[in-house]
Amino acid sequence: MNTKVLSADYFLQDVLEIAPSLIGKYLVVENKQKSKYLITETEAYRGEEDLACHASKGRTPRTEVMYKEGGHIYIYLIYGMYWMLNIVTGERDNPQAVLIRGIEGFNGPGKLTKALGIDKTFNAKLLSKKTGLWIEDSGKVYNFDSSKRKGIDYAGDTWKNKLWRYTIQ
DNA sequence: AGCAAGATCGGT
DNA sequence: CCGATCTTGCTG
Repeated sequence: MNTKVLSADYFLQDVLEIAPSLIGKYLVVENKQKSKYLITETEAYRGEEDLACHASKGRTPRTEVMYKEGGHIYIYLIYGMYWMLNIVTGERDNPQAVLIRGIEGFNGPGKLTKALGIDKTFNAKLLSKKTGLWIEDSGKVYNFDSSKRKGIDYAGDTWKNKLWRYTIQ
């Protein structure tokens, strides 16, 4: 298979470019062995003005990593049980991230992290082979659909209605 | 120090 | 629809 590791600077683009572009790319995890999973669902969270984005609270210990430059990993625990895997995007001091919501074989952001053994230890690290987590371009092009982001009813009409969830066709 | 809510999921 | 389960940020 003809794949190419995405360099960290790929993720310096805006999250609204990156989030849909990750559909059909590979999430690669290497512990003892290397596993590749096709990314099937993502969501964009964009800036302090986006009331669904954690950065809407400004800089806090938890959101600090979103202010780093694209290519960093943002992990947090939700409902006391599930680790959420996000990739920080955009320039430094421009808080954005893509939530990886689904991969082939595992639908749901909480299920995929559990299956891959991804937890808090990856937080604030860079996507890289050294970290053991990175993304590869499959070289193929996939069509995707856009829809409303899930689980953010608290964010208000403007933000909860953004079509920033991307799913593979 | 205490509290309410949460980018979820699986079972009723 | 509801509970599990615990971190986080806000309030006082």
